[in-house]
Amino acid sequence: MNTSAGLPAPTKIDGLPLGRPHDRSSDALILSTTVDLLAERAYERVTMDEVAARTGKAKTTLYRRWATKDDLVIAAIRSAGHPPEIDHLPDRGSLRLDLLAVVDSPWLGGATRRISILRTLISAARSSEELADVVRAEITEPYIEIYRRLFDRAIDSGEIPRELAARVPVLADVLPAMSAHRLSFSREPVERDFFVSVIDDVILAALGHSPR
Amino acid sequence: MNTSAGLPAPTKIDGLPLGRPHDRSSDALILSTTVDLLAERAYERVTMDEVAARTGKAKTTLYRRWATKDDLVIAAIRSAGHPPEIDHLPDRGSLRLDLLAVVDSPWLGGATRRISILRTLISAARSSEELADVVRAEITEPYIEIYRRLFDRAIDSGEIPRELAARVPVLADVLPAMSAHRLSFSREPVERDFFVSVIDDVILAALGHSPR
DNA sequence: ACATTACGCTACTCCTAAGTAGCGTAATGC
DNA sequence: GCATTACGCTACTTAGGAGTAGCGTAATGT
Repeated sequence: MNTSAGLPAPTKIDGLPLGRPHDRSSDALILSTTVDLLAERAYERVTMDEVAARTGKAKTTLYRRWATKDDLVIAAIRSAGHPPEIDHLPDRGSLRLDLLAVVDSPWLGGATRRISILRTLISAARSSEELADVVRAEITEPYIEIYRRLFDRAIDSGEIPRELAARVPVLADVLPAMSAHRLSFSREPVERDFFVSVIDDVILAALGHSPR
Repeated sequence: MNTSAGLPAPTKIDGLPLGRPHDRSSDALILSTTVDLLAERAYERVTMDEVAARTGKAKTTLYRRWATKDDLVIAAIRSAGHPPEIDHLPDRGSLRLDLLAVVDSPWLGGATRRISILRTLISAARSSEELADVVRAEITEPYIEIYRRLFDRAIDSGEIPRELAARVPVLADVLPAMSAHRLSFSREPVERDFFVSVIDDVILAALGHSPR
């Protein structure tokens, strides 16, 4: 029966695995479907069964790749990458237009969907430290960084007086915070007017721009 | 056996109910314990069993008064009343001090606890329309109203130029929104410096006050 | 004392959703 | 064809938490 001395059966040849290959393309489908659900529902109602049903995959297949629901969600967040603006800072000629460009970014399906996702993740983050860290690192921090850099640039270009630099750190939080809060209290999509008003009446106003 | 024609047995005399009276004092205990839990945990983890255990009451007793968990939570919210500032608008001599007075209000245990509760309710509101309405009516709207009135008063007194009145509606949302968002991303209590910075660097700045 | 109502307790039922077991089948490389 | 790995399917187990049933006991008014 060769119980003790036999060499292990070869499972690879030349370092390449044998047998049917892992279907990487379906990973992308699963992850993006997960993001869809995060945009639609509260976290507790995003179920593995639903992900399986929508993707046409078997639930067991999901668990073969991600050990838990949290793991799947974390992978889904990571798969979305960073906001593209962090690599290509918008430069529309004025701080106001740059801020609007960030708001109007199509990343994650546009402002409304993006904020819906963020909202779901924020409340889920309360029950999972790890998830909280990922959300912070992948979404929140990048956005703060983007806004911070836009403000800094506007200071360097003289569009904003340098004495107001102390206000930048708080102001970098204003848009995400107000958007998320707004969405929490109305079913309807957040209208663009709202973003414009936050930019004009809060952010730019606090940076010394004259009344619109 | 008197099955058909008997009068119903009297359950009241002179309109007063018979028997052991409903223990109203324990209602208050149950409701405040519920609020405690809302301040500590995410909504899904606030359980009827825990409320029962903490109050020393039986779970069946809870269900004799409130039909569902949502009902209990709604009653708990209502039992907290309104922010006291809506009846006695602070008047500390400047808009800045008035805003700080609202932030420093001991209502619901002070700023940190109050925001914790709000945070729990905001995410719970996503799954229950009724709860969302109650939170809006009992907490969110009153606060917006308070801030709006403070701003209006500052305009009337000349502390703030009347041309900036258009900014008031958005600004009335800034403190609650930023506080909730801040709490979502840090375990630690929100430091008072944060509130001060929001007031000075965002709100007052947007209302034309000179750099601090 | 007696009827009446409130409360506590134990032990349920019910449901939902996470996560698993086992087997049959499909796709690949040799 | 053969070994090997991936996938789908059905059917489970588990776990937690909402909500209930039934009974015994405590508190009240008459």
